Amino acid sequence: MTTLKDIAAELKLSPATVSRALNGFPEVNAKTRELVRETASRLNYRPNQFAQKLVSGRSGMVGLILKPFEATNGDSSFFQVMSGLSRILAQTELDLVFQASTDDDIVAPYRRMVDKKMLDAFILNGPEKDDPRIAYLQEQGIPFVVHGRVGDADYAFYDIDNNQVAEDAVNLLCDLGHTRIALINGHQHYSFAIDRHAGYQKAMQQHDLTVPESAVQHGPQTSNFGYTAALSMLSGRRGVPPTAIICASTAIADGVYRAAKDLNLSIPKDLSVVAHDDAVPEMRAVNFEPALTVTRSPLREACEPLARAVGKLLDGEAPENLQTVTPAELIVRNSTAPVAITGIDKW
Amino acid sequence: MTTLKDIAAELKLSPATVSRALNGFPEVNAKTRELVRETASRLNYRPNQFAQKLVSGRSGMVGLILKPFEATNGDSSFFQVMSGLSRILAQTELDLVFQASTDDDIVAPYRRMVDKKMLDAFILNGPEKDDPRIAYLQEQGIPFVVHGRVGDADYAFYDIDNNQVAEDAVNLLCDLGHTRIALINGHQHYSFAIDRHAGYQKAMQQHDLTVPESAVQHGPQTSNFGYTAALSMLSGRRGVPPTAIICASTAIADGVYRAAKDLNLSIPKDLSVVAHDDAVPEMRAVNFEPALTVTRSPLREACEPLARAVGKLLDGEAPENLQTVTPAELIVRNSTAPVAITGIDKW
DNA sequence: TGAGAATTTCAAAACGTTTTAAATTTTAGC
DNA sequence: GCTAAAATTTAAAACGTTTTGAAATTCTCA
Repeated sequence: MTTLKDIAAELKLSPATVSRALNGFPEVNAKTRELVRETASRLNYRPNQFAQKLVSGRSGMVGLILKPFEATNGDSSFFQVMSGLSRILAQTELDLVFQASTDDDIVAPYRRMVDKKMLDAFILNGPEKDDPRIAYLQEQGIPFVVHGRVGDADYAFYDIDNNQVAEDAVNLLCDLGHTRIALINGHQHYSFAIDRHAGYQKAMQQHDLTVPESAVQHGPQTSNFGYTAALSMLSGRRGVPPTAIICASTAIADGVYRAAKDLNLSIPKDLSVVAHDDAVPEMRAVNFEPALTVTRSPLREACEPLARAVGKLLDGEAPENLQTVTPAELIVRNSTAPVAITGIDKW
Repeated sequence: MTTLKDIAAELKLSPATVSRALNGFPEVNAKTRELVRETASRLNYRPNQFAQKLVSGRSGMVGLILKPFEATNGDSSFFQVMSGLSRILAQTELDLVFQASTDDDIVAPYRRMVDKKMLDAFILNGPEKDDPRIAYLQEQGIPFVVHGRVGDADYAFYDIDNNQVAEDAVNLLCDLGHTRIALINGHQHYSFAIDRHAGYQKAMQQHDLTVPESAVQHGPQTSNFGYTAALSMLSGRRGVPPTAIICASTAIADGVYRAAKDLNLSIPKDLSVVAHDDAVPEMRAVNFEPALTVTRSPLREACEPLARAVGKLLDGEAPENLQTVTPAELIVRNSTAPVAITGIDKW
């Protein structure tokens, strides 16, 4: 455990100069700097984090607090993002402190961390309407970045254009002649689901299509939910079935495929399917049979903007200047086709 | 940001006394202590973590470094464990620092963290034979606890009795008259898979049953792998099919069920299935149709022993005294039945 | 009442950095 | 060769705790 003083003693310099030399201050002689660097690496010097943090007042740590499993998507999306984040943050010597929140008090872990003054910033995910975590952090004046957003956000965020996602899907299906287009969406307290629902409604309206209540279902992003939701729609139990279904995720689409199979409906002949694709590895749209048409925006691409936003926030950038909305890419594959003539028209 | 000095000034005491009072040292007057506590809470005092850490030399942080997604199980097990860990560690004021390792150099993130001297201990998962991470940490003398173990481990670990798991499954099936028992296992570089394979071989031998090469397959813990593995076994393409299959996880069992269905085999009439059940929420053994017979040991139960072991390690307990092996519970449901008489006997 | 012990408090040092303000050395201009 | 300016280095203070060793206070009991 060599310290700054050891190096200073070795070279008969003051700790101040050594500190400056290592931290790249301009006012230190080039020769001295070289000498210091050399000795530091020879003595295998590593600065003491905590001494640095004590004097700088910054912790170099970012908090990521996730909701308990039951509330997450059930897919591995959070892990994708976490891994990417930790990697990118590490490049700027930031570390990721993880905590899981409990059901009862979603703000508690934030309070705990804020009280300990241990974190420079937070990264939030899955924002909800009137999210108490956001309110708390704003009130405390702690920097944070949100993955997702709610409405007209006045904080830093990275989000995909969920309105556009739904509109693109509807437009594609309409262009193929579909008029009865259903939506199997995520839980309706999530902002992404709200936005997609809004985009869907808007696009449907623009195409002069009515949307019966049975055409939209909200639920968890699982294959099973996709299956039961699709089954209830396609069986005709809840009115005239749709000719196309838009899914919130590939997992839901998987369930829709199973339901179609069980009902002897062929995709895309009898039913067109479009899903949003987060590009998580366990359920690849290209491997669907037939290959799945998607709006695609890989979750892992959120890592870099999120991490960068954290960095800029810590450098004093205003949250308002750190708001990113990314479009999704529409990839047409084989699960969508022109509507079959059935005699039954619009809803 | 009130400091210790502020409280001292307020009460006309020395910082030393205030520090002692708050940290419960015995030599401080009861009245004084009360007064100090009161003022501290009135002034909303929170000790500065980094000052404490600087002087104590301990960071109060534990590192959890996970392999990249592709190498993990694909299920949410790591998240289960992480969440539980962070919660329990928090009870003793320990925080969990997360990092994802990259493929190329699995030890790199450990080195980084050790160099930064930022962590008091590590928690490792998915140990492999001659795991370089373990070698590195032992060489550096950093405390660590492993979830799982390899062979005769000389470090702290928590593991389930994977030999027993496989033996129990084989024994059950043998008692039902099965003789052609196959194993669809996890990746063979994982210690749990090695142990289960060993237990399986041992039990088969004890029952005087031969094991053809085609009876064992190793692969990822996914439904798809279960499906293809089971299909290849049950189709007869690779020799006489088994009458029972032991699965490394419920996800694999799900694939086996699908394969059986596609081959028009009925469970348990034509095929018995036993799986190991980690009790992750997304694929519940009771919800299988028919309900799945399992050896069960909830992953989340690993959190507490792991966290406690970390605590004890930091208190100076020897790693050799912190080795826990837990048995799994055998739960017989409806996916296992006496073997049907087929005319073909042993392998 | 006073000696000695026990209890309680304190001043100062320590942890390992960074930063401020001042001091020293070097350079440049004449 | 002198002076002013520029470049480089330094001593000391600061960050907010804990700990050490000593000092002050209170108690006990003869």
